[in-house]
Amino acid sequence: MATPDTVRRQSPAAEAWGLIHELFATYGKRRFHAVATEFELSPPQVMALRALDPSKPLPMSSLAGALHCDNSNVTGIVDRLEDRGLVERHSGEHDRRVKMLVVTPKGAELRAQLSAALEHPPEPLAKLSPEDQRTLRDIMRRALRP
Amino acid sequence: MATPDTVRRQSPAAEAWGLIHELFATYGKRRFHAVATEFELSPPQVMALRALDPSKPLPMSSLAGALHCDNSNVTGIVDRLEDRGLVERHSGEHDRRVKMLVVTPKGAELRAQLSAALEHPPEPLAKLSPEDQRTLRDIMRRALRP
DNA sequence: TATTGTTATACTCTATAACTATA
DNA sequence: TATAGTTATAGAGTATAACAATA
Repeated sequence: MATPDTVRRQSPAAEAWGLIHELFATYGKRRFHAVATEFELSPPQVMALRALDPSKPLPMSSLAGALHCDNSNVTGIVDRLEDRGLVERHSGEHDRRVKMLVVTPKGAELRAQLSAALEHPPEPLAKLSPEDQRTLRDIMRRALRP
Repeated sequence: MATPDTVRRQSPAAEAWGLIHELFATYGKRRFHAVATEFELSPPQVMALRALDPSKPLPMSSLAGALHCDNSNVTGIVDRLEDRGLVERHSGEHDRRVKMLVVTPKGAELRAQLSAALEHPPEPLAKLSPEDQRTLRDIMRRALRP
């Protein structure tokens, strides 16, 4: 990515956000793509599998919400996951229009492998001092788990 | 996104990385998409425009590297940016195989607007205490600007 | 012979709108 | 009438391979 064009004063939060963006663009995106390729999944398929909870079936529309996309997109993504035996569509019990997505045992295992592969922090974080790592974790917890 | 399936002990850096991932998936991705739509650009087109430096022409192949994709993909992305008058292809001076990408004044202005729109930190960061914001910024600087 | 960028191909993703089957 | 999911369609992104021009 190019150097910021405006080297003017930014708020600390804005600068931190920019750096997080950079970390993600440089390391997160590449790693995500590499892992998806390794398991022969497309990035949206990986996001879908990660958004599903193996212990709690989810309606198609909720998955669409989690992926920030239209219901119609989810049809194709789930089709391909179902073709590979990773998820199944079960008719809803209360409302027969709804289809609940169930992660198969095979899907749950693959999902765990994905999580393990994506969990390792990228080099810039791994090289921080243990104290910085703990502080970073604590601040991120306060931000997202207030 | 579903709750982490393995609620086991993680290293602080791994947990921080997971939280950063979550922040990005929940806020960054949506914001990015909204800004792209606002300016009638696709996400890859926004990434391309942001990867270009208005003051320093870049070869097509370098842009492909910055976007982590194949050269052949860049052809189409740049075609569409060029159709909108945001960038131009200039033949390289030293090696006539190379095409240098130049951001037009119109492209530079749009690029600045994109940056401004994407700069504002999402709510979870904005709501941190000023001290936490500074600490977060300092740690991210140490991680990425050692 | 190797490299830059383009073209060709096939597949996936995305948004929109029209459709179905339920409610 | 309204909603969940599908289908149809068009445009865009992606990887691979083959190609032209240049080195």
